[in-house]
Amino acid sequence: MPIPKHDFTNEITTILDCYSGNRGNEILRSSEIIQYLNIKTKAANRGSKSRASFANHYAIYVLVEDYLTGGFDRSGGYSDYDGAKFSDLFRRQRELPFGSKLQNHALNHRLNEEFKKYFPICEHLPIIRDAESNKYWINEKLIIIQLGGNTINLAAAIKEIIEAYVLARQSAFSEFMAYCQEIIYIQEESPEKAIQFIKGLFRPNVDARVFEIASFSVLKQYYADQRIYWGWSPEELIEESLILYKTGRTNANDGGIDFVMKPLGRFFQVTETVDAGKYFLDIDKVQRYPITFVVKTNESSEEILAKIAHQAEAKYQIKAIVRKYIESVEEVINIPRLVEIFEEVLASGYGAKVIEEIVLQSRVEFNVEAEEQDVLAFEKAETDAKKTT
DNA sequence: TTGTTTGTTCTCTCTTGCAG
DNA sequence: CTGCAAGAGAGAACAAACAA
Repeated sequence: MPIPKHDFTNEITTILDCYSGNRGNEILRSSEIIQYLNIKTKAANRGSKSRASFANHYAIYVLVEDYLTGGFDRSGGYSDYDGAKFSDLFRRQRELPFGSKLQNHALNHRLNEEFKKYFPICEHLPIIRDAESNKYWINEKLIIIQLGGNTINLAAAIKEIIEAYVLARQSAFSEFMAYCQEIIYIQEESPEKAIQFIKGLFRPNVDARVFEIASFSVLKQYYADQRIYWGWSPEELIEESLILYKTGRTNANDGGIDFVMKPLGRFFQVTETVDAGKYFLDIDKVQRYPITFVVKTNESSEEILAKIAHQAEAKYQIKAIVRKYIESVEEVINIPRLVEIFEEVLASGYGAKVIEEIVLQSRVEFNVEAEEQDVLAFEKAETDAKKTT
């Protein structure tokens, strides 16, 4: 079977080299479990939106870790070991980065099934399980290989490969987060740099979720500065500022409404392309309730509206329907408008709040574990305490 | 597009521990 | 001993992203 090469393959062979005296490539060719990991690490350097398939990695990881903790790679005797307890493995999986919501499936079923699919002729399966006692073992036959007369135990290397994979998956995200943190401080001294940073997020080719987070953060501050007066009678008016709410994670909310504004009840939809079909689909969903579109484009709102009208005409012919649709578009906010709004927000001195909001929303969006947030909060409290003393 | 893979939630059964 | 709650372990179903 030809071995697929991708960005992460080199990392794998480099790690194997360290454990085998530069025989990483040979190991990759001869070990099914390493080949399996190679197949499953394709997403290493893909965007945060791609699927990392941590479940199966972690199933291997927790068993290998248990194996190493028991010292079986050095002392042997694994065949006498009475196995790892499911609950311990399960708990450990969930402690690992991105693992907080993992289920039992990889350990019980899916890893072995998938392995079988990739290596139908291999006589071993990675996970051995005793359904009677509910104990689990890693299949030692797969992690000990013979190479030119030498016996090599891959357990430690496998652990390191999975750790490297996790690190690769985390880095793209943490860089963005770290940059956000940094920019909070930068903007106090140099608002110009902060403006550049935010403007950098308002590009047509920026990640859709980053764009959504950035536009939400800017719009939220923008509207927060606007007040309206309303009430049940002209004498009793309540003064309230406009509050923008995010209705969910981008991922979990595909095709839904992205932001809602209180108390005006405006709906905001963030879209990537000027695709009338998508607009009409969304408009259909809410019975032509007016929607404000935030579009990731530099085209002017007139151009966008003209396009929508044109496409609607092609689709419906009847002028009255087309007009109804166009009337349902409350406002179109494009990139230049977002930049303008941002500059107004900056002028009112709320730039830092925008960036803080971006950091906060990113955390939620990209699933940073609660523990990590606790650590950050703890560190912040610590540094704050130092400042005051 | 379509079917497949992977991540998540829901729900069911069986076991265990505990209070009364 | 009974009844209840919580935990373990499993499968079904669904949703989002990927591959072809």
